[in-house]
Amino acid sequence: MTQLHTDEAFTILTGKISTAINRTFLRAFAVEGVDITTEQWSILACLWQKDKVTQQALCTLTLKDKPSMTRLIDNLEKRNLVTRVSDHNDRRINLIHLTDAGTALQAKATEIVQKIASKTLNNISDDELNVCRVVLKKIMTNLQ
Amino acid sequence: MTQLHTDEAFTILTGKISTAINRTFLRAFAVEGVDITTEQWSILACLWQKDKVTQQALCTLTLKDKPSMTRLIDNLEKRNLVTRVSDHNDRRINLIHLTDAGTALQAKATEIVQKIASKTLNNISDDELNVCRVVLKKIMTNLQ
DNA sequence: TTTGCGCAGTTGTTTATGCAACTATTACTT
DNA sequence: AAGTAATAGTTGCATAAACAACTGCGCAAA
Repeated sequence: MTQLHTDEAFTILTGKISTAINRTFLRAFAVEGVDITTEQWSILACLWQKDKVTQQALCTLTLKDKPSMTRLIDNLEKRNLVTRVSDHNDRRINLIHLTDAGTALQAKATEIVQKIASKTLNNISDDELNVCRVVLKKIMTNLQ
Repeated sequence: MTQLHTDEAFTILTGKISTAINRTFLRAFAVEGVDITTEQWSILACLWQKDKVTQQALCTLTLKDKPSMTRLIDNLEKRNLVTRVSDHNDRRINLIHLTDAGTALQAKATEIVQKIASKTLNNISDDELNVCRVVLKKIMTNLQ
């Protein structure tokens, strides 16, 4: 079994990268006048693909727990980007609907994300990236 | 420039992996009766390598900002794992000292971390891991 | 020497995660 | 039908990150 070197322990395992990515996202959104966080964007990105889904569905898609989702939806509602709509057939369920403002955000946010992605992946070949993607997927599987 | 696929946007860029790793660490530490978080461990790991350093030095090593460090040290002090010692030559400076309890934690925590690392990196070859490490370092550089 | 700049660290506010415990509603089971 | 289990979502508490604004101390230039 491969032993971790120190640099791996501090780059892969402690989440420096995701913190750095989060910071980059936050700043880029702020600079462009888009007042959302990385996490809020990840929820909106799900809804832009498929709207009017349950909070539980969003939990599964984003691997977050229910309390986290409750609060993320709270914050998205505060910003008037989504609304909770109670399901008529099953009153336990909230369906999360994009508002017009939430829908309108897609183009600009996607553009910003693509710009960050380009900067982030600069100087990395497709082959390298593919290997990295495979490794990260294996890690996700190993962690579940 | 490589365009991001959706799975990349949600695995690499949103930090699912680091969240999952964090969760795994927390649970493993809790199961073994070690009452620290992943972030607290990352500070202790620095101190196990070199003790009695400034908060600013720890910020640089862990890429955290000063307020984050203040609170992390607060929490480590609460658990009696480190103490703040004011420098005699420059009273602006706190030197962070490991307590006996903080020092004693190294063996067990390191063992747990190695166990998680082994599980996490299962089925991943050295070659794959090396490519991944290079990519992640490039990403860190691109983000700075 | 005093003014002002810079550095080390702290505090406040908002957002987010983890876990446990809770309510409300629906489905199962006997 | 009654009671129990499962599901959807919420709330409470501790930890952590980002940024701005702040205190306190050291140092250097006028």
